[in-house]
Amino acid sequence: MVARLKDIAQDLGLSVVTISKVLRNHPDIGEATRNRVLKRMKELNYQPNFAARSLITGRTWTIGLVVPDLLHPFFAQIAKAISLEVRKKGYSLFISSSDEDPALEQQEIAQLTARRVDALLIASSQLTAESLRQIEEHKIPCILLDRQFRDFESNFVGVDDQAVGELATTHLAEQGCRRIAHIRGPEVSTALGRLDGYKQALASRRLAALAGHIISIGPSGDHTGDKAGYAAAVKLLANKTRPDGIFCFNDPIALGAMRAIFDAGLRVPEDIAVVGCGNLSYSDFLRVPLTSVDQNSKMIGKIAATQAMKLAESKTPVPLKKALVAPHLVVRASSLRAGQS
Amino acid sequence: MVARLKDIAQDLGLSVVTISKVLRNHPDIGEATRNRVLKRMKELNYQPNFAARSLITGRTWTIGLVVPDLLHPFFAQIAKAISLEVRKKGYSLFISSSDEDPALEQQEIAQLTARRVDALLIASSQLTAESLRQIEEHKIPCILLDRQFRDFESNFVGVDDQAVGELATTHLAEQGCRRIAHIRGPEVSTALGRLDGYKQALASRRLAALAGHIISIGPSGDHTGDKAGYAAAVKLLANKTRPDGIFCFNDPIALGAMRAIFDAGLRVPEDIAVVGCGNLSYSDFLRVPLTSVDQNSKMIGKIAATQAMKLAESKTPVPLKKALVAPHLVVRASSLRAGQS
DNA sequence: TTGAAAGCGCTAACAT
DNA sequence: ATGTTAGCGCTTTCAA
Repeated sequence: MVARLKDIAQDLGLSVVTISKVLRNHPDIGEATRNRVLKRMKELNYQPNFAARSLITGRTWTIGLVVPDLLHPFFAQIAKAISLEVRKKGYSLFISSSDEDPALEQQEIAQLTARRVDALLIASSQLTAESLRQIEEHKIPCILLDRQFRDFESNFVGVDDQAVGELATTHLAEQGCRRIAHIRGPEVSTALGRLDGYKQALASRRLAALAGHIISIGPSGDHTGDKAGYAAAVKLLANKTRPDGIFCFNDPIALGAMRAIFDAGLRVPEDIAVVGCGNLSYSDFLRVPLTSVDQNSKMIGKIAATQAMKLAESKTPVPLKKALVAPHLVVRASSLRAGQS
Repeated sequence: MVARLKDIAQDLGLSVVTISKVLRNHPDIGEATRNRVLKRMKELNYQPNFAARSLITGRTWTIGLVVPDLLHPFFAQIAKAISLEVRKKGYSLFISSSDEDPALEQQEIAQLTARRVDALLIASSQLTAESLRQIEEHKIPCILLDRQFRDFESNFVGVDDQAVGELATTHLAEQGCRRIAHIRGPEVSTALGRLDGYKQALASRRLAALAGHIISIGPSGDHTGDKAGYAAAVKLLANKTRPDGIFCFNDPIALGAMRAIFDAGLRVPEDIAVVGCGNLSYSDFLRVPLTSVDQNSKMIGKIAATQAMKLAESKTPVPLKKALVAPHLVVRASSLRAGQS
């Protein structure tokens, strides 16, 4: 049988309230009684009933996290960082993998709001923010991760995508590339930000993207990225002026692009330098190790977790806040051709 | 304000009980009333309060999952599969990444039992089963994933590790390898099973491991595997009789081993064929694509989830059950040297 | 077919 | 410093 406050109270000839107060470190309890109670709690291995507590306090000490794909290292890293962070303060973490499916995602959000999580963290795979608006009705604090929406003001934690684009493109330029192409992602904030950074970096060096040197992959997310990257690179290589550097929206795309380059009988980085984004594990072991922009996903998770708990614990509404994490470049062989030009 | 049963009851001039019965599809409610109630529920976007419900029924409709490292693709895949599976029946999933730390793991288990999860899934990083015994006191059904313990009878879902070892070793033998080495993992069931399979496969071909051809990596888990694999392979290469094939406990180790082989000026697979385990994503893009045993982690997750929900829903104790999932070999360049011998 | 009463385990406000 | 009362939102049992 699981012990309840009532059991301890009866055992010790005290009232339930006294035990409850000891449990919550209420100050006005005598030293002697407190010790007796604590001792008995230990003996019975007492564990408070969260359901009963939540019913009164309205707090569940849970946080919800919805990601498009838990298998993706970027989201896995974020989830892991959040898990480690919230545990410190006694929160438990609901995690849901929405399988890149907007309808599923919406269903999961509904489920988590029904569970009255104290805060909700969402890396959304929605195209619009419509379904996110409903969260506001529940008055549950919500933080968007990685991807934002134009028409939806919200808390946000993610990498500075414009900086990602600038970092990658500037690096390629510094390696002597003059015809830098970009394989861009779908119409979402991350892809738009990186595209923007790419253009900025080119402009600040009085360069510009040549015709046909910005290629869009389909609406597919990340996971089939290598195939999309292959196809995109094939198109790029068909151009009259062949690029000498490619900044890819993410690493899977970059891997696919590299394969296309190899298949065309060209070399990386000598003929074409390649930079990805995501800093995939084991990049070191690739056929040609891939230079990549690291999104600092651990930091994203940590900041998001901290912010979520802060929101959960605030009595009054907190003004919206956006946290942009700085990316950094991890240089490997796929872009290293200093000395050429 | 969030709607409660009481609100609906008042609006419609009915009692709370009636509304509650409609909510749970209780049969003895008139068709007319039922429809009125359902309509009002829709209008108010009613969502039952899980805490209140749990307090009475004792069920939380939650499942807990503890893994050593959510970033590891093997566990990420399992977690994802479980997430997708339990959602179908309305469960929510607590996931906790224990960071390979037994103390942390124990703490997380305590937290989840305190939350009265309906079932607990654990991929344990403990060395002994001591801390798992306490779970039994809570009468919470528990399933171990991936790794078992000698002295602890439990439900279990994982790959057939002996088959893993046999599959890999037999394949190497069939590729013409005669001096097959093994870089084995730590003293846990998975490593022991694979070692066993390795020996079995050798024995059934009247082969045996040569002296110094079974190397143990440290107690480190998976994540620093590449470094450990490098070191182990260096030792292997220092042997008088050089192996011509290596079965590695997992993929990171195999990657490290391959690097050591390259650094020694040797070729994979011509000089030494290599097989790993785990079937890492992007294995296709490696310097030499890695042959690997796939553990069918998706299936492990799916079976575990199904079994967990069955246990959660059973009124009476269910006999312990072990499910061994069949592995399969994914052949790539690192072991393909048919025609040699 | 509907509803009244009781209570799940706990906390908040108010006595004493 | 300790206890009494009330009630969170819901389900269970039993009566009407």
